[in-house]
Amino acid sequence: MATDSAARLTDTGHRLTATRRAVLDAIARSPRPFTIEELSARLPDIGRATVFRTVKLLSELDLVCRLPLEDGGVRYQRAGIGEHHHHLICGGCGAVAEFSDPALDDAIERNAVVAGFALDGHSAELYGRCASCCG
Amino acid sequence: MATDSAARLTDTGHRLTATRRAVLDAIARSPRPFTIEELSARLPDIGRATVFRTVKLLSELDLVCRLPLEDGGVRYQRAGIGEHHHHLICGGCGAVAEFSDPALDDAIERNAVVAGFALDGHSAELYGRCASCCG
DNA sequence: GAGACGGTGATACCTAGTGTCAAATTCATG
DNA sequence: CATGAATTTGACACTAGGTATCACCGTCTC
Repeated sequence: MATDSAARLTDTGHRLTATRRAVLDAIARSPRPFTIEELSARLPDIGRATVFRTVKLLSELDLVCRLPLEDGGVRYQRAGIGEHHHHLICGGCGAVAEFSDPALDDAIERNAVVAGFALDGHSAELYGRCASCCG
Repeated sequence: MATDSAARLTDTGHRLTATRRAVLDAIARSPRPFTIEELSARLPDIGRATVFRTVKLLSELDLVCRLPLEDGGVRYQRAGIGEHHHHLICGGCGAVAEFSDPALDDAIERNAVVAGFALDGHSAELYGRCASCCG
């Protein structure tokens, strides 16, 4: 990821600094969704505010996804699918599956139309137990 | 609402105190989705923690809906539809439309099945502009 | 290499919400 | 109506997640 993400950053007019490289790297090494505090702890030389800023930037560039959890917490994960997608979040192990489904997006769009809304975005998170957690 | 909600509270084994009545009343008078701070400001004799606790209780009883906004903020609104539903939130005036759609819920369920997840909940908020805000 | 601009760290602050605990209220019972 | 156990409340401290400010530093362009 580091390489693609680096390109994505510079392509969008952002600078590829040593700090951002380090954050990108730490994210690439995260096997599971992480919190900012966890990420920050692994990057002791980088300020907390900078970690927040960098993750926010990466999520605006769709390189990282923000995952609102069922309990109100928030985790982040590097994006697998580049385009628009949704998440299935396992309450057992914290695993996250990404999926995209035109039928789901259509249903959402249809409801907006019925209500006379011009849709400009939506969020949809699914909470449950993954195959290995519900055995 | 105050009457039904009062019944709902006692039916579920909670006490109907003067404080809760006051909160219920203030909510009933809210023409638009409100924040806890706003509600709390209108109830100067009731502690902030109590307002949080009461609204949380009401939302567990499906009397109030929690609305996560696009910008990360949160508002609450008294629930119109009693059952499971979703929200369309207008970014212009803050109006909220409720809807429920089996097709949307089916699409969600289907994706969970495909991914091998046992679904136990989901959230879906739609953001856009209502008819009067988008002209 | 100079200057402009973007990026960074420290710090303070903010919003939303929870934990604790003693005091007050409520409800069921006598 | 009095009593007492259980629930509720308020005050307060605290947490998580995130933003604003601002002086300083690094990077890019010329």
